[in-house]
Amino acid sequence: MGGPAAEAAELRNLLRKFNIQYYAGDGSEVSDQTYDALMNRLLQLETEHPELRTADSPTNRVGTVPLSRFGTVSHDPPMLSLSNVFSDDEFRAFYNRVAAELGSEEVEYSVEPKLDGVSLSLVYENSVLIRAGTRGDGSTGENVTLNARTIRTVPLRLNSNSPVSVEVRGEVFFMVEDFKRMNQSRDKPFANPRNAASGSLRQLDSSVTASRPLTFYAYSSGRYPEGISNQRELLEMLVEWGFSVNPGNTFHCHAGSVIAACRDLEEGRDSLPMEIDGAVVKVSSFADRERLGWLSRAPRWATARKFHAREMTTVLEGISVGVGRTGRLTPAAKLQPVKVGGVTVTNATLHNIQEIQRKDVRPGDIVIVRRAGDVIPEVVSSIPAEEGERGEPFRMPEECPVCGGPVATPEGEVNLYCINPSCPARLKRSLQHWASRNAMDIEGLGEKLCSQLVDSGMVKSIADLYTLEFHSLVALERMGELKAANLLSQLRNSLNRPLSRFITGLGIPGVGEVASKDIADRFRSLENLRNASEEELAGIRGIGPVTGSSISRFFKSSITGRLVSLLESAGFNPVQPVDQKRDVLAGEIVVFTGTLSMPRAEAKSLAEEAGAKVTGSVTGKTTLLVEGENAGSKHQKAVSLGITIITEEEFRDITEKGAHNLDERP
DNA sequence: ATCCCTCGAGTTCA
DNA sequence: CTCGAGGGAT
Repeated sequence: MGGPAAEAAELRNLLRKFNIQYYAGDGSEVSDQTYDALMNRLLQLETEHPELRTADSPTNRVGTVPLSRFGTVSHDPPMLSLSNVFSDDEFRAFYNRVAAELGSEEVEYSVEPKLDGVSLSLVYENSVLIRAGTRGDGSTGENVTLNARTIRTVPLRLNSNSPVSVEVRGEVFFMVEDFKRMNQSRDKPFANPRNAASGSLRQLDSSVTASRPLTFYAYSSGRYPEGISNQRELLEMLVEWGFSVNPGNTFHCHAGSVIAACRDLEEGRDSLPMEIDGAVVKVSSFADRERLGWLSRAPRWATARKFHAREMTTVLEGISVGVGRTGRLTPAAKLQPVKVGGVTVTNATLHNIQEIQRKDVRPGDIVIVRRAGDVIPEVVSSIPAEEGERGEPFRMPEECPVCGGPVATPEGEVNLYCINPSCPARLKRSLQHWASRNAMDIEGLGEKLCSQLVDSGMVKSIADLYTLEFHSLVALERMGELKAANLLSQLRNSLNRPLSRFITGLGIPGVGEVASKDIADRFRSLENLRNASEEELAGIRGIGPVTGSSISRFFKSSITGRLVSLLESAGFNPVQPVDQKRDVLAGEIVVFTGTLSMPRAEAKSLAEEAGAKVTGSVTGKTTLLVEGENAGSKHQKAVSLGITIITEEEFRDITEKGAHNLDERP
């Protein structure tokens, strides 16, 4: 029954198999991405369970065997790999070992972002580039001189008064922006920048390499140049010669400072212009390096502080199906817990059955899970396995997994819906939606309580919320008198919400916050809305025939129509007050980005009260970008479109004081 | 008929 | 945040 040992064994088998396939020729079934994810997981297992490490594990391999179609180059001294540390504790162990060996804590370290690209060795004789080679297995690599010469950041001649003979080492990679731009113009986009860099460097036709916007950053030399005694000086020398070096390199003298620098790099990795997968920590002084020496494959004076991998493999234990407010059945992957990007992932959405088929994932498969710059985990694909050894393809249930009722696919759609209007799952989500901040904004009525109310049978429709009684409420688990009284008063308050919020809360298909506001502004009262014809509805800006008929159906339908009557009996008579705009931001189309000090919803209503329209993404129509902390890609886009950008503070001033005029800004 | 923008709906974890 | 579809502009 599985266990880490069995998983490790299976991973090793797969890795070996793919390694062979890869080098056997072009028919490789499996992407580098898959290979990496498998390798990451094996590394993780071996780190967590050191007893599982074996001498023949693929994790021990230094590099890759050079392809014979290129000439070879030999590296002297060899391009060896680095030891890895996966935690601050492991780093401290490394640090203490160095300090003990050197008999001093006063050691300077360089901390360099570890670029996720391909290492390259450049040999210069009399200042002229004569040979370039990939790392290969460390001592022998592929001769890619012609290709390397096409990279703009590889100097063909060193900038030096006296002729220099030196071997410079560094990394070839893509800037993320360059990579994206290049991918856009390709039929078959590359999976990730590193695959692309590796592939681009190893083209037989160097004009192909020339067309790829590669970058080279130098970070070391084969032998140390004369008169240079530490990493700091070496980097300066490299720059003088005409190389680019990583602008993120820093120097530190204490363990804490190194650790903090690594942490800063990891936290900031999403906003860097290139992909990094760790930080390389090196003792700066060459004399100290010599004293520390080498282990079999790696120097003792440097280590790679690896960041959390963003792609991992794990086992898809099963696929569960949930039911949303609209009744839609959504499959979710149940995963064997795995750490990805620093958090433990156990669930990931699979969206719909098409998605499952497209990715061909089946229960029992080993799958790749990704957590990219965004937060939400995603199943990328399954690892190809022998057909006979796999489980059956997943099938959507033929009845609602919650209420057992019938399911159906509406015409022209692919998704399945539970069509039982009183399905408990649907009811729970409907209540939550009703109580949500954009709708009736009922504090204290969250997921948990909605569930309790439905399960206890106290609430069978939204209208039942308004007949709840104090004595029955306090009978619920974790419901004291105070909470019950608060809830009841919140519910009473909600009777006076404007019509727009009331409509939002109803959850009419296709009608959300924006449409609700437009409808409410047009009809002003529930009474008028109910009597509105489909044509009148479709006449509203932003509402077309589809949404119009959906609204009309909602009020005519016996079930949903009755809900509205029941709500009226409960005391609702919602109307839409006339907005009293202050108009400071009239006509502005505002987008928020970054972390704001107030909830998004609050910022949004502030802007709207000031007469602005708020949207989610920066487009040509956007007129104003409001930035909080850590603004991301929207900033770039706004700059390129020449959109006015203000800070959250400025935004507060404008909306609060009301007197500010945007045009007067410098 | 066709593009582009906007809106709605569903999503994870600490 | 991302996807897909509705709606409006062309």
